[in-house]
This record gives sequence, structure tokens and C-alpha cells, in this order.
Amino acid sequence: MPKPDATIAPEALRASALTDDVSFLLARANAIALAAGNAALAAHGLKVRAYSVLVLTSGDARPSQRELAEFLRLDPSQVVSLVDELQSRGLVERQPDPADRRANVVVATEAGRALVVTARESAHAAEERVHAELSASERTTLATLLRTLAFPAE
Amino acid sequence: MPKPDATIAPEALRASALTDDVSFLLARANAIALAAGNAALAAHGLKVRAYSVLVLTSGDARPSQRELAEFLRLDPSQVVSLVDELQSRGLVERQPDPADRRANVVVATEAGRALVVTARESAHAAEERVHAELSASERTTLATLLRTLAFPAE
DNA sequence: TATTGTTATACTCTATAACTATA
DNA sequence: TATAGTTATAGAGTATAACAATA
Repeated sequence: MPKPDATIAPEALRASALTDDVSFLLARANAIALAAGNAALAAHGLKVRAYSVLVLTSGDARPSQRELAEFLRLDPSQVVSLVDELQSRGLVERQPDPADRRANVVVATEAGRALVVTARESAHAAEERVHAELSASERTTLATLLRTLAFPAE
Repeated sequence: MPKPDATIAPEALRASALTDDVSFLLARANAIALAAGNAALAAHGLKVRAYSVLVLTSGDARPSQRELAEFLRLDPSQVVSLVDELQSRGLVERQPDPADRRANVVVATEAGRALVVTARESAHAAEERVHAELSASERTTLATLLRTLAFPAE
């Protein structure tokens, strides 16, 4: 008899209608991946949300808060506190957008970029554990299919 | 220039590192599917959570609250209020488990089963819209891959 | 001793409206 | 008029510990 575990589901329900429901599978897989990601990033004082902001602001994109909100599907007010938190830790800074003085461009600081590098290792290690049962090509296929759902045309 | 929409993401960020991150894609796809599901089920006075409980208790599985919690990855205390709510609406009932008098078996009532039938149509229609860009075989592949992540061996 | 369901509680997350400054 | 960011607030979701009944 298997030890009770967060990822173990009762046998009797495995045959239920929900097991064929992509939305349900999406929810359960996401819950597992999110828990693993948060656990792995805790060592860096981050959660997936904050980590995602750090990744997005470490590149050349120079996103506004509004763009971060849309991309991460967060309310703009949630981005405020997320950026507040990261800024208070010296990991990102708000820069005025020269093209639109209403907008803030959020950019990672040197410290933020450094943290992303080490945090990414932990995040990838956690993802590796979660995806251990999938082959490399299966992961590629999964990513492609999920991208279609995550970024629908129009 | 595209109208701002909840599912539209800023172009500049589409090239970011996160777009290759399966966990991120999982989170975003799930957020979109969950929003669509909740919107579709609202007409029946349900959300995905309650709908899922109704589906799981409409079959022959006769799950306990503990089993529902594990399968849906909810805290047992969340299942209490979920079942309370459905029971107060006459959609499910708690039955004593003859094999274990500590446990409640949750079963959908006739009304609950009837509601599932109509609610399922709305849920499937919503899922159809969300998955419109995927072919039938792609959906099957996606379901198979997600099932591996959602129900890891051991 | 351990587990099921329950309650209470606190914490996080999410959603909304209103405000300001800019466009 | 409309939009970006902010603030305040309320609501929903999540997590924890403690308890009674039962195993």
C-alpha cells in the first residue's frame, strides 16, 4: 500500500470522467508543478511569480508593468506589489518610459540578474524532477501544444 | 494594433525565456482554461471546483472526502465547505461509510446528477473553444502527456 | 497511536473601484 | 476620453493547528 502523498490520487477516481478532461489534467499538472517550483525557489527567497518577473525583466524586452500583468495574467495591482517587493530587495528597478511618461519600465538590477542565474538552476532541477517520466521529444511536443493554448491566435 | 484582451500577451515578451518553460506554459494555459470553465459553469451556479466534485460523486466511485481532497489536490478542510455548499443545495449527500465509520462517502443526488448532465455540456463547449486551435489527435496527445504529469508513477 | 472529518484562524491570492498623472 | 500606475478593500482560495470520533 503506497504511503499517502500529495501527488498520489485514489485509485477508484482514476477511472472517472475527469481523467479524460484536458482542463482538469491541466489544473492538476499545474498544481504539482507550481508546488515543486515554489519549493525549489524558496531557497532563493522567491516564488514562481517573483521569479517570472525577474526572468522577464532580465532580458532586453524592458516590459512595462502593464505588459507584465498581461503576460503573466495578473491584475495590474498585483504587479504593483510584486515589483514593490522586488524593488525593495534591490532586484529590479522602475525606470520612466521615455516614450510614455505614464508608464514604468521594469528592469532587473545586476543583483536581480545574478539571482536569476542561480534561481534558474533550482527551477530547472525541479522541473526536471516533475517531468522525469517524459522523454525529451515528449517535452518538446508538450511545450508546443501548451503554447498553442497559452497564446491563442487573435 | 490588437485590442487589449485577457489572453493577448505583449509581443516583446513572447520571445522571452519563459515561453520555453513548460511550467509557465502550464500555468498560463491553466489560467485561461479555468477562467473559461468558470464562466461557462456560472450559468449553472457552479465553479470548476464544485463541478468537479459533482462529476466525481456522480459515478460509481463513491469517494470519501479524503479521497476527493487528494484527487483534486485540495486541503480536506476545503472539501468540507465545498460539500457543505453542494449538500445545502441538495446536489450531494454524505453517507456513512459502512467499512469505516470515521469516513463520509459523498454521493450526488438525483438532482446533482441531472445538473452534471447539463453543466457538462457547457463545460465541454467552453473547452472546445479553448482548444479550437488543436486537432483531435493533438488533443489526445496533449491529454496523454498531461496525464503523465498529473498522475506520476509512485 | 494514527486517521477522518470538522472548526477556527490566519495567510495569500484575486478582483474591483476609485484616484493621479499623463496621453 | 482613455490609459498606466497606484491605493484601498473585499472576496476567494489556501494552509495550519487543534479537537472529537473512530480505527
